[in-house]
Amino acid sequence: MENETVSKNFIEQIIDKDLAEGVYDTVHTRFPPEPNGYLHIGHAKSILLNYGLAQKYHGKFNMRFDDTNPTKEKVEFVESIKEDIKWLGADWEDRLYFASDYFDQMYEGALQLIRKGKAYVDDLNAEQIREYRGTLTEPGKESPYRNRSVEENLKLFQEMKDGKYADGEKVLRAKIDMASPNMNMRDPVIYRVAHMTHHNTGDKWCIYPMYDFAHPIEDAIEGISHSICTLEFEDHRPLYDWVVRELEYPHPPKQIEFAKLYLTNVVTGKRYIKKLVEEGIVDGWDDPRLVSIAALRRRGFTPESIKMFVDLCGVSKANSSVDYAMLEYCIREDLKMKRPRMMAVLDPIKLVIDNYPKDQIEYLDVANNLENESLGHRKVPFGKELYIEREDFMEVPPRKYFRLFPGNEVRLMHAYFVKCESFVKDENGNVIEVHCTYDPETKGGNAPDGRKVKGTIHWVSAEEGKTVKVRLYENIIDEEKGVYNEDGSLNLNPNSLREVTAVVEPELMEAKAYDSFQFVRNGYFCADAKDSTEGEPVFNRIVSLKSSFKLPKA
RNA sequence: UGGGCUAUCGCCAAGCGGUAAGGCACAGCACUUUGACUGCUGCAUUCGCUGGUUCGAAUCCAGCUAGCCCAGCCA
Repeated sequence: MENETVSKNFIEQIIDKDLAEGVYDTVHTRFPPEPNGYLHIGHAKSILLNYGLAQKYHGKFNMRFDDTNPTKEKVEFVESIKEDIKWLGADWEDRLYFASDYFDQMYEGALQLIRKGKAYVDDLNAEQIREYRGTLTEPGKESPYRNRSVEENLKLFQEMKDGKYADGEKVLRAKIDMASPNMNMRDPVIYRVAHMTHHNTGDKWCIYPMYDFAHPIEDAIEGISHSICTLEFEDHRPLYDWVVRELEYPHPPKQIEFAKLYLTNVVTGKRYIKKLVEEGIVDGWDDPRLVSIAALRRRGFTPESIKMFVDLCGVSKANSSVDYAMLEYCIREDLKMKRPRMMAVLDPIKLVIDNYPKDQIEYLDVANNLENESLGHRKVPFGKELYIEREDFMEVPPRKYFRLFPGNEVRLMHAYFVKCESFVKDENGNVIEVHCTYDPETKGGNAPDGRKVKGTIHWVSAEEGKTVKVRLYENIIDEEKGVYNEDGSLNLNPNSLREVTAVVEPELMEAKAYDSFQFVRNGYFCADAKDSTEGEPVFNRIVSLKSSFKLPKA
């Protein structure tokens, strides 16, 4: 029942060791996104990992925007990111920081490097720098400006800061090793000129630090112990260590890398999502078919289910792609005991109870969740005419079909036993109405004489039931054919969105945005937060229920 | 012979020299006021490959193979 992982992941093992050896006294982590887009399920792993570690070790967790490149960042992203992280439940308390708040200290750090002869102003342009850098197999060569005097570098860097140079005219570079087999160590650029208004610092600066220089400083200033990032930064670790060493931070943070979370059959690439949004294939970055945090929320996923998911996925350094079924398992698992099971008919056909009084309506007492009494009870209207699922009646039943067919008796869930007597077809031969008789003695769904029925079906009163729009979402990627076509375009699933008009219990009209329910035999649904209006909810299907009954092929 | 990293069931993932955890998925049975849920059962003689060390190797060593990352004044 419990999925507690007994063993510790590799990061916890590193932390245990650091703590035991006294390398750090406490654990201090952070989540440092650049505010250049919306968060998705992959970020959730990092957020929950960092926050979870801080909690587990009674340490601290910081929220920090890594906003060192004004060309890509926007305030609206800052707001959406904060909202998503709060929703996930990661609490940064009063520690909300911006890398841009440290620009003064970073500038000082750059000065310090220049004075130590560890950084220089380079006049080479971008293209020349690339040429001088060499290739993966050939060493680079040193810039002619590499050996300027400290004084000259100081003066030039000051002028860069003062706006004397145009974008790209000069850069500050760390003086390390142009022959290093690690490209990141071939005198990386650490400051560039960019005459641009920054969302936080406005026009105060026209030079901005590069990630490799800024990030270790941000971590060190905040007293981060373990700076957790993804695998592609492994090659940057020597540079990270170089920066904190040259700047002589007393208790330098340690960078640890883990593998990103990939999910099968979902679109995560920003350029693809952007295209889907622009072409109107999805209705925005929070379209329920996407896996942004906002989309998952809108689809009905709970923070708990996402926490469970990332916990189940584990943390390692092996690139992998987690089966989408695991995500579905988590939301089913989270919701099944804590949300009501409501009756809704997605593909209605009329059921008439011939021996039920014509204008009578009774309000049956129904448990919200048979397995969780604490969810209480509700009243559900019942009458002579009901709607049942089209698939719950068959004129000629296959073997092992337990539902309604001529002569068979089934239970209407929470109501009465009914026996199918006849049915009506339209001119095309389609069944449009099923007739039955009910046994008044079986109210509540049990027969006093002890007789059993094999099948139980759900229903909604034809008179009192309400019609609502229900959207049945599937993955936007065609699972059969894979994610991409041969030409590199996405393989879209034509059935990723189907909309049906369903008949539901009147109580469901009260559903508020993000309220989730189990629709008996039809899966888990959530009231849409964008399109629902007061008294007129629209439901999104989160995930379908597993159904082991398959009609035998003819 | 550029550097770095990774490789354990269809998918994640434990394992850290003592003889392959767990979850998802899947299959079967039982139970059931829906065939869901729940419960039980099954599911790697084998750890990318080949050698070596050892009484003993997924774990140590050597060599190979495959995949991912790096040549932004992005993060």
